[in-house]
Amino acid sequence: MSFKQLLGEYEVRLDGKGRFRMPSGLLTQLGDWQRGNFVINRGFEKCLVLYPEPVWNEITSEINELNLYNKKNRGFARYFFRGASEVTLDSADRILLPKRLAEYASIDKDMILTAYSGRIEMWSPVEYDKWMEEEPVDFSDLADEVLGGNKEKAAE
Amino acid sequence: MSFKQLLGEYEVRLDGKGRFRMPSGLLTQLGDWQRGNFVINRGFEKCLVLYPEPVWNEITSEINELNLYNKKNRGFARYFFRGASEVTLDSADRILLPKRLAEYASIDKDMILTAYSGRIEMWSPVEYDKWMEEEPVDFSDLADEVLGGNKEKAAE
DNA sequence: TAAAAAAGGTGGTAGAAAGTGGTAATTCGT
DNA sequence: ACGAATTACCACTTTCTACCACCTTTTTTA
Repeated sequence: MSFKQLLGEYEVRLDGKGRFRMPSGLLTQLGDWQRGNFVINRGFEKCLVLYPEPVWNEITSEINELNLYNKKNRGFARYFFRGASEVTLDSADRILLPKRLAEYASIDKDMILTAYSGRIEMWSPVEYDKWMEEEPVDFSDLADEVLGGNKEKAAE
Repeated sequence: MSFKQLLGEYEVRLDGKGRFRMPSGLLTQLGDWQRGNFVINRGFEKCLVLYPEPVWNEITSEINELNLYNKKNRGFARYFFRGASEVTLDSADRILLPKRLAEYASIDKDMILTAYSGRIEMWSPVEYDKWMEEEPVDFSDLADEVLGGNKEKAAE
């Protein structure tokens, strides 16, 4: 991968046409990949996720292996790919959010970007706060499992 | 690791742009790492935590292994990484606090730095005092639980 | 069905805001 | 009082925002 693990939380604003400018902090981290392709998709939670193409390919390789004659598999694949779109940065480092996706995530004028594990999640500020204000129910258990050396229990 | 375990409590002041100068006491302890990268993140309490990059990498290496198709894992990773950003000292040994993080910790003009276990916690003076005063737990009992070999109660 | 109108998308830019770098002035400890 | 450390500024650069102009596609209407 030509870019390092992405990090950071940014607040951006959409223009009248639903575009946002990629914050320079992320541009720097993306490095050469700035001019490459991205895939934007609905997240499992009420957010959108932006993947640099190589990350997307890695993530979806497993899904693409699934046997689609299996009904469950087919359902999952369809659910996962619903609305995934390829996007690129324009000459002013902007991305146009597909309308239906923005609506799905209740993103209107302001948006929070939060990057981790090679991906960029996009949230409406309201939804983001909702998620972040309360720590996950079993957070301390998980922290113990993941960080406390209690390996067996952590789902890997 | 090229720096010794960090120690000390410092009060610093932010300039108009939200920057603070790393106290010389910490600079000395950081040694060669002064010119390296740091990661700043929200802490579990209402504070921020600054990690020298090697420390951060060690902590996050396990998190980056998690399977993010697992809902619990995803919640944990997102919560853990919320806002983590890479920062460096500028030529005058200053660090610019990301705005959203400063707000999270109610850090405005003054800030307390407290170092231990290879990391530096950053507190608003008000929150810091609150946390230190309210200490309802009998410290010696806690010490016993954590360090006294009374394992059953410690990991909670 | 064609013309007109509206909506959606692309590209660019000026002014404002935020970030960066430097340094003079002040404080602090010895 | 002196040097080191810290704080408070100022000047400059980059980034961000809010537009406008134009092109393309879709919808409406005569």
